[in-house]
Amino acid sequence: MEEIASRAPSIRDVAQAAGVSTATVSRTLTTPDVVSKSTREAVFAAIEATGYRVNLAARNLRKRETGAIAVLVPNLANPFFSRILAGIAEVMMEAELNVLIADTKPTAGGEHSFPEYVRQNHVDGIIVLDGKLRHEKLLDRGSPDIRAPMVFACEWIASIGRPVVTVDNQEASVRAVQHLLKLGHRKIGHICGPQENVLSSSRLEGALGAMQSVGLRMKPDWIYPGDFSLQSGAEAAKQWVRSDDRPTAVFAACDEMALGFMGELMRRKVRVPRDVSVVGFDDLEMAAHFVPALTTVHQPRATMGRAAARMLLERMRMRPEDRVAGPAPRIILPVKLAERESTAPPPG
Amino acid sequence: MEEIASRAPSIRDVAQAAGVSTATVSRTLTTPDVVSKSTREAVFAAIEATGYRVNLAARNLRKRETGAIAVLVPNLANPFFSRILAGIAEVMMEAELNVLIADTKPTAGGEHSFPEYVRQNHVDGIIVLDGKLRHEKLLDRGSPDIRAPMVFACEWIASIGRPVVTVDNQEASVRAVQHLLKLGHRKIGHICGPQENVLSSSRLEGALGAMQSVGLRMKPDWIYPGDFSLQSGAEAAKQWVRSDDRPTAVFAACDEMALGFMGELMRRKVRVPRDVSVVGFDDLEMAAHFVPALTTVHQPRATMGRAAARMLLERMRMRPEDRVAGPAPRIILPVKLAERESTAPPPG
DNA sequence: ATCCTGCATGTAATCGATTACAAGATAGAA
DNA sequence: TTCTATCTTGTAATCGATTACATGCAGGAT
Repeated sequence: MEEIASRAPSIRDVAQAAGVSTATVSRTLTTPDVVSKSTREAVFAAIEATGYRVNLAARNLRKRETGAIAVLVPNLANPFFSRILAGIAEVMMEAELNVLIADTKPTAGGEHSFPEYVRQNHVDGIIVLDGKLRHEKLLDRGSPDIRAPMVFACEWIASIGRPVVTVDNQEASVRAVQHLLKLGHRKIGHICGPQENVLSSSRLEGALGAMQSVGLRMKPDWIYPGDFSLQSGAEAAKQWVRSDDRPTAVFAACDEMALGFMGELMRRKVRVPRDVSVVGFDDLEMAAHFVPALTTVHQPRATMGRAAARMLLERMRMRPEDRVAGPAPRIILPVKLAERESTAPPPG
Repeated sequence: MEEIASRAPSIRDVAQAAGVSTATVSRTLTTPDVVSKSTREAVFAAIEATGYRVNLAARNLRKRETGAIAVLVPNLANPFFSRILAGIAEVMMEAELNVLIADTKPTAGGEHSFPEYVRQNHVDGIIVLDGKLRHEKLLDRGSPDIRAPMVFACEWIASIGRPVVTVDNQEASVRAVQHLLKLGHRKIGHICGPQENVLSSSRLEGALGAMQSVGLRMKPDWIYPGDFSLQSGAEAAKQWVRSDDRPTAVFAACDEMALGFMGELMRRKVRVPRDVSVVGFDDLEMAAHFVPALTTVHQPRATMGRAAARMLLERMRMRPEDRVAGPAPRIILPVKLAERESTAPPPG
């Protein structure tokens, strides 16, 4: 017996059905304690009867809010980000904010795509997981005081002073390399992340630093280029195989590359960890299921997402002028090394 | 020299700056051809000068639209969905619609979460990738004619007559099993997807049917329960190892389970494909990089996402009364079997 | 000169919810 | 009884953009 309505019921329909004014209906919804019990019940009954749903566009227009936050992800296809997103979504759902997810992966044109709703301030806040976006794009969003607050997570852009939630990439890399050193490796290589990425450089620096502090150097040949993809890990493996003077252990800047590296090696009958040890970074689900299971730096991905979300909520509650005052906060989450089967003492 | 404004510039500010009415500004933005060249230029200059951005809440309120569509994903952490999302995002960005992504994975409470913005008709359309949602939730969104159109992709709910974009899961499974039969396998097992899932049942049926059509049966012991996770694939492997009468080939309902299965087997010194052949379903990136590379049914994921998005756009343009008339369209995309290293003739 | 046509623009109503302010009702105090 | 305090409710302005309708003007036809 569903009634056919030409348009969705509005607050006026509810008001009429309950025999009150629209103001009372609105108050019943937003501040129930200021209306009398009897009217409250009448209004709720009318809402039930009419099937009324608040029109968010109208509410947002009036309240000068949008009720949504945006998350900019460098590459949705990379499983690394999904857990972080889940953490963000969890917190934001509780705060009754919608989450818009945008993949900023460069399109055919080569330019990083950038949704209009971010540029046009159509969100109340922004979480950026992409450290490669162009500065202007992120900052060209009107004058600072009407700009939606922004926080970085995982990656960040050093020249933009905004809060960051991340792990100590350098320290984590030091620990990964120290693990290899402790096993007796002296010839250690590194598969890098994409250039001009803060993660790539700090992980490389950490690795180099750990070597240096025990008086070792990393041969330039052992520093393989990469872009965080399985494919680039496989490329590094081909390069490793071709070489005369091979590292006995390789630390990859992410698990995907580590897995791609191991896969290609094993396909060429190189055994891990007997012939070469491999350490990754991230601890994807797959890392523990691969054979051999990958020794890797565990990142608390869901925790990072939740922390970034909470940080953003806090910034959204601040007055705009307070946001720019003082240094941007920085949350560094702890990491641990998950020691599994892909590392062992060097051969010979 | 950025000017400090207490609020974002509105269309009135632009109108004032350009010396025209708000109507003219609006027309310049939406139908530039009806305003004269000179005013058009003046308005654009004023927009530039004021840093004006359309207020979407106001526009949507007036136009009775929301400018967004929602995608309901069963589990964002599963890499299978990311490519589909990328396909959807690509088409929707072109159509200037925002994409809201919601993970419907059951929360601690056990109930599938369901964002308010879907329930409350705060989107112009919905793409559902989750076939396990409760019917009422999807349909309890007001009377049919004011309801946002909905299409299913990949998974669907048989009792809800809405357009579907998918592959022929049954046929694909038949082909996967035929491949094993052709190699000489007679004892073939299957790792199932979660119960009460259309994909699980049609893939199982396809497998059983292929066996049956050559006069073979699948022993109940060879039908392993699963839930599309790596872990459940590993569990199946433990079961396989324990058994006396083992299948010589196993067809898994998804790649994650196939990889989890192979990983656990190899960890127990069972060799793939020498001791047992494995076929997956989906063709994740990882499938080709695993060792051995996984033979699997390739799903055109990005294509599926794009097709679903275009289908939804089409439905959004239809008049509501036309949407309910006639049967819901159904797009079946072709699949192909990617034959790789995880399958070989049975041992002995 | 007069009228008509068509283009460019302005006026003002509208979308649906929120909220400052006013006003009415009720109860208790003096 | 009268006045005040408190609680509840209604009136109407407002948020910012869109658009139906009205108006004004230029140029051509008669």
